Amino acid sequence: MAKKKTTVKRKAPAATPPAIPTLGYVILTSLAHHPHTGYELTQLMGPPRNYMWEAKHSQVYPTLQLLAEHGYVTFEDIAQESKPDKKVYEVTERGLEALKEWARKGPTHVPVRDEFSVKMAALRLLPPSEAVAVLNRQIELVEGEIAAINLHLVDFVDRFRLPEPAQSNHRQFCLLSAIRLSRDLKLTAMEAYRKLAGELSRATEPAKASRAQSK
Amino acid sequence: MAKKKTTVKRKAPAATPPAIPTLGYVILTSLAHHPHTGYELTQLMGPPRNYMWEAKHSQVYPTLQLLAEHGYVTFEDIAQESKPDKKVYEVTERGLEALKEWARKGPTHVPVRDEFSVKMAALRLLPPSEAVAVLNRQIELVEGEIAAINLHLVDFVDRFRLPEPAQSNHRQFCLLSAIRLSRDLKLTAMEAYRKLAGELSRATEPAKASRAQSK
DNA sequence: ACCAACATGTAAGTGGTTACATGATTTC
DNA sequence: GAAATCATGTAACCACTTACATGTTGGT
Repeated sequence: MAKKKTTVKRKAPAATPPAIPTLGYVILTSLAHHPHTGYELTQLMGPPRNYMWEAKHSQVYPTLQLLAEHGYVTFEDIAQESKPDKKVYEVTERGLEALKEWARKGPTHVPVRDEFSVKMAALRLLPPSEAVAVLNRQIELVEGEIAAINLHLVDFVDRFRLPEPAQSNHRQFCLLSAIRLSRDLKLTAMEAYRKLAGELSRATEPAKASRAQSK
Repeated sequence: MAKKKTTVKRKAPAATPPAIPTLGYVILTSLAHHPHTGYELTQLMGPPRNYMWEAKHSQVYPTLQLLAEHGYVTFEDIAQESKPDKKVYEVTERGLEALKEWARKGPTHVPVRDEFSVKMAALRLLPPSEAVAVLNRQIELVEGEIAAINLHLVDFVDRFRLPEPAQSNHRQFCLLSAIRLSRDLKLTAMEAYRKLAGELSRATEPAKASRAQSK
């Protein structure tokens, strides 16, 4: 019957430092660049600018509250005329330290969960012409996203290449590289979609051609 | 004050067809290829073979139950000597239909949530030497993953290039493309990490060099 | 004696989405 | 007068992780 060690000890109080979810670090990374409101952060993490991490406002606001409770950020209430009031958040020293610590420790496992790749594998069950149609629709979608990122990149490069003395420039490389990477990942995916669409078309068109002859 | 339409109507019974979560379609895609046990599916979705979608056994088993309840899969209990009993799952006609329908409809939004890309952006806060160290550790990790996928790809290509009459071959292209894509995405990421590490090194080494001169 | 592989589950908790809720101001 | 932008929140639910739980066989 065995020992049945149903101890249910689970989770020592552990006090502080309290765990920050990844979204918290995403927010801290943005705030380390510049103070923002929850609304602005939500926009940075929603289409079309969700390059590295996306989130809805309903997740952003509570996370900001959590960060504030633990002293990682502070905020200031700003009353505005002709617009609703807002809270502008800023990183604290403590928040910066936590962010740096997080950045240092690794390696970082990025869970793979790509619905369209699964769909690609499933496309073998459809007639090739339908599969090609699905791929083409996806290509269109990704093309648009890539175009948007490219626009933003042009903007970005312009803004920081002009006034800076090469020294402080290299600090921006990190963000620039991350944005470029998000674009390149989409490009890689798009090429794969194109290639598969091409192969599936080539596999069917000869058949069509011979049927056309017998007609 | 306002109208306060706190109706709380929420969710008509809607009867069937019941919603399948994405993991359900992932499982159906695997089963459409070949019958599997929950244990095998878990291995297909865990390291080192989590190419498109990863999941733990604690999520796989309940999802299989759900699929079975709704008639998308059936299973057979297999008693084994010298090993625990197991349940081998198979897709039903209904499951295949649902899978095809899912594959057809799109486009598919793939949420972007790449923790390491965020970290890349945050690396600007660290001294370049530390940032390079973080990047190098990540590069090592991804290199290993890529090597593993390449091994699998060699295997895969061998197996289906030999016995097939070119006709049925092209059905495998879809799966093959998806696996290749997962590798290429990792390659793209790795290149970006390498490039940034290079740039950060170049930005610091001149400084080191000039300090070495004055020494 | 211990660990790895085989095999299947459940419970508790966190992370994330969708929908509910409110309200001012500007633009069509 | 309708929709879009600015602005902030909460509630319910679904997806996913971590930990609990159990048991067999075979290798070191």
